[in-house]
Amino acid sequence: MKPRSRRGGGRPTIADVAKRAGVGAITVSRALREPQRVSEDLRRQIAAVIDELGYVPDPNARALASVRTDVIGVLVPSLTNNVFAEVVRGIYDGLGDSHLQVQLGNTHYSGLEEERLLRVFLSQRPSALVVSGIDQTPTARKLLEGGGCPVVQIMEIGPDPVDMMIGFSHFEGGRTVTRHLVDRGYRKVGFIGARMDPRSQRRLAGYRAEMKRAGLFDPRLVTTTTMPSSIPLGRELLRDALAKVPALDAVFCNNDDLALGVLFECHCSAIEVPAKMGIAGFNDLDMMSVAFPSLTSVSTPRYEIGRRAVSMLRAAIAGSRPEQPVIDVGFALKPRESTARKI
Amino acid sequence: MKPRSRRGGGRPTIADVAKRAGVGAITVSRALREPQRVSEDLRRQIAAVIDELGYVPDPNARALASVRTDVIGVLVPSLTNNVFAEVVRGIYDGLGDSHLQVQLGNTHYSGLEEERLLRVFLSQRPSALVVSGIDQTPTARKLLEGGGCPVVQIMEIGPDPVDMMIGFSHFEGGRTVTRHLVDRGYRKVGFIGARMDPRSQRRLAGYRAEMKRAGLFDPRLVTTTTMPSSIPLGRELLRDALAKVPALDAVFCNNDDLALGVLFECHCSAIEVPAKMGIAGFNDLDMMSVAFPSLTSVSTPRYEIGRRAVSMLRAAIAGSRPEQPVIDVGFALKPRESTARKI
DNA sequence: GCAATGGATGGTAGCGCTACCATTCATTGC
DNA sequence: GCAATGAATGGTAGCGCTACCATCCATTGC
Repeated sequence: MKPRSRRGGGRPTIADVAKRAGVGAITVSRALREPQRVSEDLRRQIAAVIDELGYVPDPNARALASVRTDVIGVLVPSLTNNVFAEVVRGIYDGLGDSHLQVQLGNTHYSGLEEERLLRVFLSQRPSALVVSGIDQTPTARKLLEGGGCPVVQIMEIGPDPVDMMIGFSHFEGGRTVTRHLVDRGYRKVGFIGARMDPRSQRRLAGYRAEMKRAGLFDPRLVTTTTMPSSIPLGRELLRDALAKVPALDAVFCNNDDLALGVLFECHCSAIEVPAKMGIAGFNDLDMMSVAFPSLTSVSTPRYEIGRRAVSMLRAAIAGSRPEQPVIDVGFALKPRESTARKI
Repeated sequence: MKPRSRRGGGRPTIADVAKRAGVGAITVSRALREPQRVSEDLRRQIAAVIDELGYVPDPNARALASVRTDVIGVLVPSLTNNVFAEVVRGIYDGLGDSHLQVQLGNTHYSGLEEERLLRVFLSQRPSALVVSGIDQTPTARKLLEGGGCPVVQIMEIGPDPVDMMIGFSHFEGGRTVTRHLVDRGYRKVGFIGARMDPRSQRRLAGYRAEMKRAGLFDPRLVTTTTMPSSIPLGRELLRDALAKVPALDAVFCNNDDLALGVLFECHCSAIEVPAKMGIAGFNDLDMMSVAFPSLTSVSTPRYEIGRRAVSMLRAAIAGSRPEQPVIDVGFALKPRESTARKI
């Protein structure tokens, strides 16, 4: 007539461990969470019983009884996108031997979905949150500010952090690539962009600023779509761009997938790269350096962003505010054959 | 002197809602979970109060009080890998309007890590589990069998399912590609593989079987590494393969990234494709059809696997065992220019 | 020798929710 | 008219854990 058999599935509980070890439940709890507060004798003894019984603490009971869980919530706009896959990898590696768990959420580039997930995550009282970008909806921002846990916004930096930030300026990134193309003597430099999320928009803004500065801007040089980015789409968009501006002599692609598609389209249409067409991408995925010809891109420290975001959060959880809440990790232009036109 | 202020952060609870609505807590609980058991009047009234107070149920308390949570645990060996990214997308889409949550776990192709995550997941009493492949460790298998929830093994099919399975035969996939290459008149057909997880091994076994059948097998034609797959690695491995067997006239690449790397290496070394070198990949990522020349591959229904795995689980959660616990979704060879040698 | 100190340990009372078992009250059948 | 029925609702007692506040006891200082 054990009452436990009714629910709970009969797994051993902390009380079982305590009884068997001849100690109070709270001591077992402490042995698990703050070992230094329990004498070594007891600690060893408790460990043996835990092992013998196969006891696993129930995270739900733990969460209910405590103010915080060991979960850090991570919201990214996409998991299919290589860029965020790398960020997530950095995040996992950044956890190291901490007991933190990651809870991933995919917002699908939707502010509303981000709000929804934020509510779900916050209802679990996470230790910390990672969100992508700096364009949260006002509601989402309010949720973050009232969440009572450290927050890092990643990928971008801006003037008004919710809490902490780590990323780089996409505007400057776009500007740098564009300047590189102009410096190489390309004149009809197009912009090709897919998805056009806020970061893409800012890269486009950088492109526009630089083209205007050079006196080369023409709105017909810009070809964008809200469709998700892909290699096939790169081919299509180049065809579209050439249909509008046949004299096009270079393209800055919003990301590397598009750039590769553009390269294939050039191969297929026998457009010489870099002589007749300069190509530059963004992010510097590993394929860029091995493509033929190799493709110019902008290397962005995605993995590092993930890793450092977690270490900022771990520090914040431990109670130390960083003296520098906004970190610019920068980016690096990687000029390669695809823009190496003889001047 | 509210005791709640001590912990819990002062969020409204089900008791607050109940009091305000002038009903019992349990009725609020029912209104949320089994609306048809509460009269419409009360339901409406309760909904209004919930809205007014901004009440969000605490999933931890829910989990503690019930036998099961609404979480389905998903274990994949990699998130960076395009293939699993698509599966995960299918899984999310398969959820539809159910209230199920996904908890993702990344095993990094490690059986031990899979065991660890399985323990973490099971400690939360999930509604169902998705695991990748059919090569769980004996311990992992025991955990799955004793987990007391429906389980789907995805990506592969085999003779002895833990519960349900959906996937296809990688052995047959490897065999089919190899036969295609042999049929096109290639004779020194190499195999290039990275990572060499169990599924890659079975594709290799299919290759080997077919090459032996054709009387063409030579162990020196096989070039593998345990390093993770990537496009640059494809270039390297082709160089290695050519160093061993200069007469190599085709390669079956374990996956599409390698195939693309091989294509670039051919471009770079001016090896004509498909005349001097046939190239085939595996999975048919969207870049394959738009590469130049377009690349032969084997299309695998990754998205569909994710989607259908979830619908099998939803059915199982609802109590209906499928009459067909093992589903072979098959695959489809996509012959393209990279193997279109004139015979 | 004895109070003051501080580290180790334990008891109690929830955390917010739901399973289980009442209870209530209108409806039905005879 | 009255017991039997069943739908709607509520009360109580946990789920397994930890925060909070004792309590205990060895050590220290005078």
